Amino acid sequence: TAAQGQVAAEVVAAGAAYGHHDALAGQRINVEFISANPTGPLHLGHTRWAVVGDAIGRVLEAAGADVTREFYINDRGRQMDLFGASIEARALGQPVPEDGYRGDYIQDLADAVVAADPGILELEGQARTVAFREAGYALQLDEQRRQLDAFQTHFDTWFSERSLHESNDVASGLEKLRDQGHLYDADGALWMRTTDFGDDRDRVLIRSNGELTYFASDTAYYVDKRQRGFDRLLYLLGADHHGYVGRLRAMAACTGDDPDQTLEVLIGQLVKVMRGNEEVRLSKRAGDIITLAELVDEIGVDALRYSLARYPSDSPLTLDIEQITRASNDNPVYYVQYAHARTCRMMANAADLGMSVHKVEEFDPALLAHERDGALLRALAEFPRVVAAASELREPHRVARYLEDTASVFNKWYDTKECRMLPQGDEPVRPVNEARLMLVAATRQVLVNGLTLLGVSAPERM
RNA sequence: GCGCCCGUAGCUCAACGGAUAGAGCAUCUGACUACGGAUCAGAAGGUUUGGGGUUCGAAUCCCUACGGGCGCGCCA
Repeated sequence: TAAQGQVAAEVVAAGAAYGHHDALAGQRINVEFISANPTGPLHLGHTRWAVVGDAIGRVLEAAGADVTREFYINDRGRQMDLFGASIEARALGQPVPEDGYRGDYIQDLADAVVAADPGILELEGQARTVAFREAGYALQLDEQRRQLDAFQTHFDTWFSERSLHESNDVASGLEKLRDQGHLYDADGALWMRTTDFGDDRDRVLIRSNGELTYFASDTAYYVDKRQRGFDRLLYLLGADHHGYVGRLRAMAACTGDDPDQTLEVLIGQLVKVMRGNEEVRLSKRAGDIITLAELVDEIGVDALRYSLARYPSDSPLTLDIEQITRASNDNPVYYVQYAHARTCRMMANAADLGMSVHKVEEFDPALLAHERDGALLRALAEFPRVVAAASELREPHRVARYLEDTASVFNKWYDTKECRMLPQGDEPVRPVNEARLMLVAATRQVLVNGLTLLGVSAPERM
């Protein structure tokens, strides 16, 4: 019908905004999707959250939200000290500490630190260990930034756990909790009565030896984010941290918030990686980890991002490296990208014949009357609903599945002789050709918009 | 022991309680005088782990058994 055909013109008119809506307009949302020690390369687990968190951020923005993507740097505590001591030991040619870091990259860091500052070897005792720790920290954090940058994942805020303690955030966070009446002393430690809000047990904030727990940092971090004006805080946590959800929610309640309104924890299952029939085991101790950088090298940014984005993150996932790197058409990302490249070639061919969508003011939607025209138009009209569902449910994989369906419908349409867009041979350009050009332009726009939501590129040629 | 997640085609996975449970890969058969074949048309492949229940209707919700993953610190 003519009304259905009109969709093509609407998509082209809306352009990059097609699919966007304003359900979350005015909401300030913080998405914290990587929390990592700056003590080593980012690995497979971080890689899944990098993709999914980034895509969730984009989808929420498409819903009108004001989104801040945040990286939490766990730059405090015992792991950092072990990291420093490990680099120091390598630099001095001594055995690394019992629980220290053993990967080859530690030696590289040691070499780099000494090369940049030979005088560091003149230091002694604790001062030297701290110097190695700080120098290694700077280099490793930089490396993480570079890896994520190359992976097309960008953060608005890199938040240092240390900064919570250097400012008086922790103190003021605890003060807020004290005002709410949920703190108490017992056995020489300071506790939060999280059991008031459904947690299994109360949690320690300050240990009897005076040291602050990680949970204390997290509490202060939560209060800090709320004070920065965020209405809603999203946390992406790995399945190995699901036990943390109860205390996070209880902690939010202890600050006087309603966790149902302010806090949302998305638990992602772990990724298993296969190389053929062999599982690649993750063992940080042995230094045998799959890093983000290695995955990008081996698989490529687009294929890796897409492979991780097309599955719901609450289901376990098995990636076969051989399969997604082997034949290019084994991976749906190329199917979608190919369909997009094809629309670009068709539009270029049309331009060569003097056709252009800008010229088609006399576009007649009723000319798109073939059954395959209808199927494609229906698919394009579906896009806004898919984006809405993806943002409401925090499930960007719906966008990927939709793109595959739409690319398929487009390819079928393309293959239909009755729907041929270009005039053949010496035929003149007729209105029906330009109407179909409008349909192709609309398809291209939807594919671009969808791929953009997933952080995957839309090449014009392949 | 307690808690969370999961079990769908040979493999990897979809399916907001709603039509005959769908894709891709692998297997088999077709279409290359191609607006780009990284495509299209078709075949085959299922008791949705087993059992019970709720419902007009269940892969989806509840109970249970089995199988797999993860978590239960004054660790981070």
